[in-house]
This record gives sequence, structure tokens and C-alpha cells, in this order.
Amino acid sequence: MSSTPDAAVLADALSTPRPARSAEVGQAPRTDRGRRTRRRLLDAAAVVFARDGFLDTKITDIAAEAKVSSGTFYNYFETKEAIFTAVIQQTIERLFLAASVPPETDRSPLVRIETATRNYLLAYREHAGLLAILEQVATFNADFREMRREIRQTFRNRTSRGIARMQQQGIVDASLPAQCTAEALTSMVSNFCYVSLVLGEDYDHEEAVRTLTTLWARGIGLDLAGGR
Amino acid sequence: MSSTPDAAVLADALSTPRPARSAEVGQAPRTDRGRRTRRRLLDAAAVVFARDGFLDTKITDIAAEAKVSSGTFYNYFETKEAIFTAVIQQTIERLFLAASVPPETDRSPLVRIETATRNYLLAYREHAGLLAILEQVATFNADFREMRREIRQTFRNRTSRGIARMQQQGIVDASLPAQCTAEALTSMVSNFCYVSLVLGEDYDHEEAVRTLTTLWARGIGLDLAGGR
Amino acid sequence: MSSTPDAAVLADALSTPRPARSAEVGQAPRTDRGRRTRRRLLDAAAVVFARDGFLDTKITDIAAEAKVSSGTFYNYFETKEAIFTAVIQQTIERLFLAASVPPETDRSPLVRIETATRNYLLAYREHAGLLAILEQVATFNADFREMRREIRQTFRNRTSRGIARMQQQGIVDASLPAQCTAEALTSMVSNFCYVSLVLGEDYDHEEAVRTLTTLWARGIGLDLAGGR
Amino acid sequence: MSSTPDAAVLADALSTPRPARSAEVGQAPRTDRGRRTRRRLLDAAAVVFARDGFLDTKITDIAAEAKVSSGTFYNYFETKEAIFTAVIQQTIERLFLAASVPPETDRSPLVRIETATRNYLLAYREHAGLLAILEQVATFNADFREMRREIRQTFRNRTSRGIARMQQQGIVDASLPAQCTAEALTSMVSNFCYVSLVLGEDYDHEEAVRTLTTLWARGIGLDLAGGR
DNA sequence: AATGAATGAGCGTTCATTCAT
DNA sequence: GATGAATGAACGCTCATTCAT
Repeated sequence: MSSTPDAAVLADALSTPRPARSAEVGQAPRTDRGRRTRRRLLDAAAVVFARDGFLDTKITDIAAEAKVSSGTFYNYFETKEAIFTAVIQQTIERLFLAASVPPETDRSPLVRIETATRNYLLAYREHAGLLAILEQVATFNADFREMRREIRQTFRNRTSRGIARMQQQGIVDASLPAQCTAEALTSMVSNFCYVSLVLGEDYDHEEAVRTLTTLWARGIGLDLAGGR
Repeated sequence: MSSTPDAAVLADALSTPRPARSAEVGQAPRTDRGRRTRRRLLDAAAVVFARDGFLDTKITDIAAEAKVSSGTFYNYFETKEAIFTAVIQQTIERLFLAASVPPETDRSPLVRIETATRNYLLAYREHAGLLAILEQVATFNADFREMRREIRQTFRNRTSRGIARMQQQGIVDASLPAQCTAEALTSMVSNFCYVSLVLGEDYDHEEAVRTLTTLWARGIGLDLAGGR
Repeated sequence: MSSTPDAAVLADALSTPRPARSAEVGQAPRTDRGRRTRRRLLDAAAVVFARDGFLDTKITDIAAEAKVSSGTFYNYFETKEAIFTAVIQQTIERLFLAASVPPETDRSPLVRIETATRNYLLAYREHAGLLAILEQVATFNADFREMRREIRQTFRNRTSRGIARMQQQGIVDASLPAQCTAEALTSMVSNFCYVSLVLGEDYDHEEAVRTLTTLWARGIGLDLAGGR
Repeated sequence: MSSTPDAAVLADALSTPRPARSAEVGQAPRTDRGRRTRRRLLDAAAVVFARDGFLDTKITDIAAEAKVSSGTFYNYFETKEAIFTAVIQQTIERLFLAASVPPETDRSPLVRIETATRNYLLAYREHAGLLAILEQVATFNADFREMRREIRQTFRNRTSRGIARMQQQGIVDASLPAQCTAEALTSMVSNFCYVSLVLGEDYDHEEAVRTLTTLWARGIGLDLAGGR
């Protein structure tokens, strides 16, 4: 359950840009100076998007934040959507990396659930600013809605496989439909993050981890007696 | 736990207190004809908002759908936000009504949880179009974000009170923090609705009700043995 | 050989605008005020296009000339191309009208040729400003190139039919291919107009009429002896 | 009536006298490598202009076609207009060469007219792509409009001289004004080329030559009886 | 009450040209 | 000589809102 495969799947899914207007745009810059400028733009965009939201972000704001002219922006990205895609892509990669449960983790199911939950919360907190904006963009842009769905499915599928495995091992309720259950639990954790970290309902991190872990584990019928 | 108090709280919270541009606008129309026009605009707005989203909805589209001129619109509503508020307000009222659990419902906790879940799913399905748009608007408009939070809190508080009551009755895990738990379970149900009904992950209604109910009830430590 | 049918053909060919962005735009204005504004815009556009050319004409220039705001322009026309089409359309109608040879004209072929030539020169002179711009636009816009071709074909076909008729009457060289001949003669007259009236090679009107008529009539083998 | 003098006149008229921005630009390159780069740019420009038109041609397109960087372009040409001038200049030289009637041609007037016509058609066909673009540029740029006029005048004057000579010889109608007649006949041939080769009205080459020659010769009153 | 015409600020994008290496 | 990155003025178009009947 390492994060690498998931991240790879996502990277593939997200890296389908439309044909560049000119042969140049969208290509990797050829000089160091170019690479530095591109990076400055990406960093600036991450800041501005997280601060102002997608809709209120003007290309000129990004350019200004990166200290380049607006024309320069277009040497590197075709549209606001394009740079947002690039920004989100790296965010997602980091999210997957941070939210993964290293294979060497304690084999105890409860510990694994707790680790997954804690890592997810931490990773979400780390990237809450941009994830909130992806949520925004997904509400009016079909491409990004699809991207959001794919991220979601990646987590849900991982969960679904974990549940199915535990069901085969006979340690959780085998009568639960794995996918629907995974969907519900993914909703619980991810939306809890959204509500607390984006909408601002305040909860103590450890209390949240403990509560979510308990609801999750007990919900699927895992015997907590031996686990704690 | 009837819906009326909740709805009343909400209605208060959602009322728009800003001073009307002219003495007339925003007031209840005096004549029958005026009342009819206002209603036509509201109905048209519900249709157009749900169809095109808030951002892509133009005042002229609403006016056209209502078969009035764009000038007429401003005789009844000050801004696009104002009519959206009005539309959402009535949606929320209906949502609360539909999602409530009548007091006369079987006193069995499991049945009450299942009923609440089923009603929520049905109510959400009924209003998914506009709820999705509220979700959209909440991502870039602070007023509507607050509105969304209040709706959410209404459901969460109801849940929180229910859990506290069951904890006092000694039928569920008393060590769980009621509010945090309620937040998590509200996330589970509401976001499941969003993912399945708005983003389009398809699940059988009854399977969803059963799964969510099981996760919920077992999660808080309710003994299912006697319940089913 | 009245102009009405030709004009009708053209009007048809030119009146196929793409679907209007909104239901409103492109429709006939509903009030007198609206009709007046639309007319003012058309008149202003004719002036500005003729003065500055298509490329150098800015929407704001047209709006300013018509003394309306730039937004108002878009209440009546979707694009610069759209208003240019409308302007050209009326120009073409007038051109056909002015360049036609009334049926009651002397039946003598030579007189008819001379009348047609004179009327064409006069009509071209009348509308040289805008015809020059159509020529310009036709060089980079396929739609207008097609429009220009159709106008051209209308004149050529009229000429072609006239030649064929005279060939049947045995009064001109029957061995000439009617269409190719008509193309060449249309070129001679229309391009002479372009060179003298647009590019500014100066010729006396009557000398030009006489010369073109002579070349035309003698070229197709008409016996001039009896004609003059 | 060889083409060389005409071409020389033209070359003078087309030279661009404005002061170069830097001492270097516009001067003949010093090194072989420089000469090769300049040639590559010229060839590339001819291709791109003919393919995309003047307006849609971007400096970067020319540079890309020539496989040099856009910066390099400005080492050789000051502006897009400057390289277009150079491209057209060489086109014109070739056009004059191809369209000329060698002095050793049969002294029969009819044969000379036919040869001139055929050569013009062939030469136009050869360079139709760029001539069409010159036509385009002439519609919005005064310098190129003047250039186009000069080319035109070169052909017209040649024709005018030919007609005057034949009038002196008493073999054509002496009452025709030579210049106006030449203008009309030049229009006939050149615009026939434009319509058929650029706008795409299709005619058989030989039929066109025959028809144009007949109209031309008979139009000026040349006795065809002995000529054929 | 209703109409529909008028307004104008605001922003994304292009591309010829210059500059630093 | 060659490179490719940087520049920024310029303009079309939208649409919420106001205004005159």
C-alpha cells in the first residue's frame, strides 16, 4: 500500500493537457533561467490561488507575485487552468506521499487505520489551502471535477481493498459491501478534514484522530478489545 | 426533534438585513400581480441556478425563464446573491422538513438512526441540484459559506444532542466526544450524498442506507444484536 | 436583366449568420429607440470602416462615432464581422440596384453595354470606400472571400447570359466560350474601377466608359459600324 | 522589351532606405554563415507568408521554419515588413523575368500578344501564393500599396508603349487612348489571374490564353484575319 | 409594475521587439 | 553570430446594474 503506485496513476491522469498553442508553450524551459522563472511562477501561483481562490486570481496577480511581466506568464502556461493543473498536480503528489501508510507499519489493523487517519489529517492540513481551491474549481469546471473524483477514487479504492482483505481474513464484518463502505468512510474522514480545516470548525488533532479511528474500526466490526 | 425549530433558527440566520436600495425592493409586493411575478422569478431562479450553477447564471437568464424583462428583476431582488439567498432559504426549509425524524417514530435507537439516514438521503436527492450550487457558492462567498456552515451545524447539533442522550442512557460508548463524533458522522452521511448524488458515484439507495446506518450505529458502540 | 433577382440571391447568401450568443442579440430591436440606435451604429460603422479599414477599426471607434457606449454595440451586433456583414449587405444591395440596366433601355447591344459599363463605374465610385474594405477583408477572411466571390459571380453570370444571348442572335463571335469571356470582361471593368477609384490612377470618367465599352464590344466581335 | 530594365526600376523603388536600428541590421552579412542564415530566413518567410498570409504570420513562425531562434531574426531584418519587402522583391524580379516577351519573338503582333498573355499567366501561376499576399498587404499598408501600384504600372506602361507603337504603325485603332486602354487590358489579364488562381474560379489554361488574346487583340482593332 | 435599452469597468491574451548571455 | 527569455501596450467582450419610458 505504498503511495508510489497511486501517485503514478494520478500523475498519468492529470498530465493530459490539450495541444499547446505554440510549439514552445508548455515545453520544459531550455535554460536554467527559464526553469527558475517557471518555478517562480508555480510557487507564486500556489500562494495566490490559496490566498484568493481560483476565481479571484488574475494572471497579473500571479505574474506580479512572481515578479515577472504578464507576458512572461504566457511563455510558460497557456491559461490559468493550465498553471492551476500544474500546481494541483504537485500538491496531489505530495498529498499521496504524505497520506500513505508505509508497508513496514505495524501489521495490527487498528494501528494501520489509525496511522492512515492521522497521516491523512496531517497531509490535508498541510495542503488545505490548495485542496480547498480544487474543491472550488471542481464545482464549475468539469475537467477539475473529474480530477477531484480521481483523487477521491484513489483513496476510496485503497480503502476498499483494505476492507476486502480484512473481510477475507475474517477480522471484520464480511456482510458489508466493501466499496460502499469504503465510500462512506472516505467521506467521513475527508469531509471531516474539509469542515474542520477549511470551514474552520475547530477540533483537537489527536481527539479527531482517536474519534475517527474508533468510528472507522468499530464501524466495520473490528474487535477493538485486543487492539488497544 | 421536529424540524420546525431548526428551520426557524435557520430562517433567522439567513435573513438578509442590508438596507434596500429603494424603499420598495426586497419588500413584499403589494399587489397580487406583484406577488405572482416574484414567485415566477423565484421558481425560474431555482431552475436556472440548478441547471447552470451560480456563476454561469445571468440575470437575463432568470428573467427570460420567468418571462419578464431584466428590468423587472430589479423590482424584486437587489442582486443575484439576494435571489439566490431566497431560493436557498426555501430549499433549506424543505430539506429540514424532509430530513426530520418525526417524534412519533419508533423509540428504538437503531430505527431512529436508520430513519434519519434514509430521510436525509431522500431529502438530499430531492434538492441535490440546488445544494450542489450552494456548495459552489460557499467556496467563494463568505456569506454563503457561513450559511452552509449553519445548515451543517444544525444537523450536527441535532446529532450531537442525540448521541449525548444515548450516552446518558448508557446505550452507546460514553467515552466518545459527542460533538466531534457528531461532526464525523455528519460528514460521513452528507458527503456520501454529495459524492453519490452530485459527483455521480452510483450506489443503490437501500444498500447505502443500510451501510451508513450500520457504520453509524456500530461506530458509536450501539449494540446491534437486539436492534435487528 | 433587372437587378432585383440578383440582389435577392445575394441577400440570401449573405444572411446566414451563426447562432446568436443570446436570444436577444441580432434580433430586430423592439422599440423605436432601439431601431434608431441600430441605424446609428450601422451608419457609424460605414463611415469608420471606409475611413480606417477593417483591421484598424476598433469597436470603440464605431461606438464613439455613433455616440453610444461600447457595451451598447454588443446589444446589436455580436462582432466586428457581424456589423461589417450588415454594412456590406446594404452596400451590395445598393450596388446591384445602381449597376443594373433597366429593361426598358434601348435594345441596341452597344447602348446596353455602354449603359452597363457607365452604371457600374458610377455605382462603384459611389461605394468605392466600402468595396475597397471588402476587398481587404476578403484577403484574410474566408467568409468574406466567399461573399466577394458571389458578388463577382453575380455580375459575371449576368454578363455570361448576355453574351450567350447575343451569340444565339448571331451578332457576336459564337466561337468564344461565354463564361470565360464574361470572366475576362468582368475582370477588365471591375479591376479598372479598383485601380482607378481605389488605388488612385486617375482617368476621365467618360473616356473610361468609352474605352471600356469599345474594348468590350469589339472584343466579342460586335459590329460597331452600325452601332455608332 | 526585356525584363531587365523593368526589374531594375522596381528594385530601386522597393529598396528600403530607413536608417537601420543598429549599424549591422539590414547590411549584407559579413560571413558565409551569416549569408546562409539570411537566405534560410528569406526562404522560410516565402513559405510561411504564402501559407499563412501576412497578418497571420508571426516572426516566430518564420524563425521556426528557418530553424533559428526568434532573436536571430532581428540580426537580419528589422521588422516583418522588411523581410516581406525582401521576399516580394525577389518574387517580383522572377515575375518580370518570366512574364517578359523575349525580343527575338515573332514580330507578328498577334503572336506577341499571345506570348505576353501566356507568359503572364504562367508567371502569375508560379508566384500566385505570394502575389496574393502582396494584394493583401497592399490593402492596409500604404508602402506596399505603392509597391503594388508600381508593379502594375510597369506592366501597364509596357503595354501602353506597345499599343502606341502599333497605332503608329497603323495596325490598330488610333483613336483609342493608349494609356487608358492599356490600363483596361492590364486589368483584364491581371485580375483574370487573380480570380482564377487565387479565388479559385477554374479555367483551362489554353482556353484562357486564347480568350484573353482574342479579346485583347480584337478589342484594340487588330485585324485577326491575317494573324491566324 | 413592467419594459428593454444603455452603461462601462474590468481582464485575459497576443506578439513584435528588446535584452542578457 | 546565435540564443531564448522578458517585455507590456493594446483591445475585444461580458454582464450586473441603472435609467428613461
